[in-house]
Order: sequence, then structure tokens, then C-alpha cells
Amino acid sequence: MPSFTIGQLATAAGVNLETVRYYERIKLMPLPARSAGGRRAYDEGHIRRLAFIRRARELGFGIAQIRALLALAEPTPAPCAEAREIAREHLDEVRAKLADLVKLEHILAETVARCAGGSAPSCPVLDILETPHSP
Amino acid sequence: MPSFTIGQLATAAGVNLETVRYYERIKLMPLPARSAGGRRAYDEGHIRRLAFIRRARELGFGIAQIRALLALAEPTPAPCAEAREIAREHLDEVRAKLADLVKLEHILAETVARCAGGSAPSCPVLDILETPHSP
DNA sequence: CCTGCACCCCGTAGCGACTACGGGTGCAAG
DNA sequence: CTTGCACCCGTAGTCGCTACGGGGTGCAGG
Repeated sequence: MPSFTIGQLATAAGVNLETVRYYERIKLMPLPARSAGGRRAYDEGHIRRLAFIRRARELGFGIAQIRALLALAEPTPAPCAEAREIAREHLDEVRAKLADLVKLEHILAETVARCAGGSAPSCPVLDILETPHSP
Repeated sequence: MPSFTIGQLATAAGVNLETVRYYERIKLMPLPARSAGGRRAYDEGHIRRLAFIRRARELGFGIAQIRALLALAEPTPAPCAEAREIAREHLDEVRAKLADLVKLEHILAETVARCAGGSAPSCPVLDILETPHSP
């Protein structure tokens, strides 16, 4: 039975060590066994769970969503519809953010481009900030 | 000499009242005059400054960047080049986020689409998260 | 005049998702 | 045995607000 320290677990899953302790505090990771000296002892199950969490975070899922996904991953009977629903909601959020960011990119790019001409009497960057609502 | 309460200022600039007090605490907004009863008394200059801040926040500038932009906006002959530089850096950040979000959208959309077929033996959503085993 | 109400005062704590700090301890190599 | 790293723990800081609670102020209606 191979056992891992928190540092080994963190490295294996590609997560900051402090973050592992944080996940333990918020009960996203279970309390592991302890060595004689009081150190956390993890197994491969923990590594897989933490890797799952890390991947989900990379994909922008929130902690609450990850909790739900982990709960679905546990029991066997077809949770696919529920998992899809969580992912679909998240996708909607991502698309909304994306749309906002695209608009923002246009405004900023245009403003910066207008600035490139040299020393105008007034600065387009400051101008756009002094003007209420999008041009 | 028209004078405004904090509530009027907040409404005029389209900002939450508590946010105005927060901006005062972090010295983004100056300490205003006070009425006999101890209430904050603002003028149009404050409204313009707060509106500028709000617009910059809408465009995703951070507080530190806004501080820099406000410093540039204050002296009369605005050094346009410096303002452009701040905006250009911010644009780079926005574009980086945008690129990440686009990738994310693809992965999620594809995953959710694969799920739509009905009750598959394994769930694509959980699969992509690299299905771990019981915790 | 008095009451009721909206508005304002202030300090503090909470959000999400970590990250950092500081002082103390376990363990293995030299 | 001693060095030095990895780990232990609790707490506080990050960003940009938002909420809460227990008061005080100012003004209109009765």
C-alpha cells in the first residue's frame, strides 16, 4: 500500500500544497490518515480525486459545482443527465462572460488604435472613460 | 453651489452607495466636505470622478490602473502615451483571458453535445474530468 | 410639537478561491 | 548529532466589493 505525503500528493495532482490543506478545510478533500508523527498519509484514490478537482477548476467550475460533480461520480446509476445539466449551466456562464469580453476587446482595441496617431489635443483613452456608456 | 449627499452621488454615477464609502476608504475618492450633521457633501467634480472610475471598472481596469489613469487625467496636458500604455497592457490581459475562455467554450460545448445522445454507458462530462474512483 | 420614515453615520465581517506568513516539529542524510 | 528540508497549524492577506447591525439626522405630515 503506497502512501504519499501532502507534498507528493500536491505535486502528483499539479496543485499547490497549501491549496490541498484549503480543500481539506472546506471538506472538498477528505481527512486523510495520519502517520505516527502526525503527517497526512494519502493513497492513489486521493490523487485521482484531487486531479479531478484540478481539472474541473481549470475548466472554470466553481467549488459548489465540483462538489455536485463529485457526488455524481460516486454512485453508479446513470447520473449522466445531471452531470450534463451542471456542465450546460456552466457553459452558459462561460458564453456570457465570453460575449462581454469580446465587446470589451473591441472597445479597448479601437481606443488604443485611435491613440497611435501621436499627440492629439485630447487623449482617446481618457476621453472614453469620461464618456458615459459605450460609443 | 449645489451639494449632493452620498446617495445622490451614488445614483448620479450609477454606483452602489457602499461602494462610494469603500472608494473613500481606499483613497480612490477624496474625503468630501461634511454638513453640520456630519454628512458627506459632494459637488459635480466628485460626480465626474466617480463616473470615470465606474466606466473604467466596466471596462475591466483594476483599481491600481484606475489610480494611474486618474493621475494622468488630473494635470491639464494629459500625457496620452502613458494612458495608451496602460490601456494597451489591459487589452493584452483581456485578450489572454479571451483566448482561454474560447478554448474552454469549445471543450465544454463539445462535451455537453456528446452527452445529448441519451443514456450512454459512461458520462462524457465525468469522463473529461478523468473519472476518479470512490473517495 | 411630535412622530414616522428615509436616509445617512460607522465599523466590521463576509464572499470565492486561494496564497502567504510565522513559529514549531518529524525525519533522513551526512 | 546536527543540519536542513518537509511538514504541522492557525491566522491574515488578496480583490472589489456587499451586507449587517445599531445607531444618528433631516424633513414632511398629523
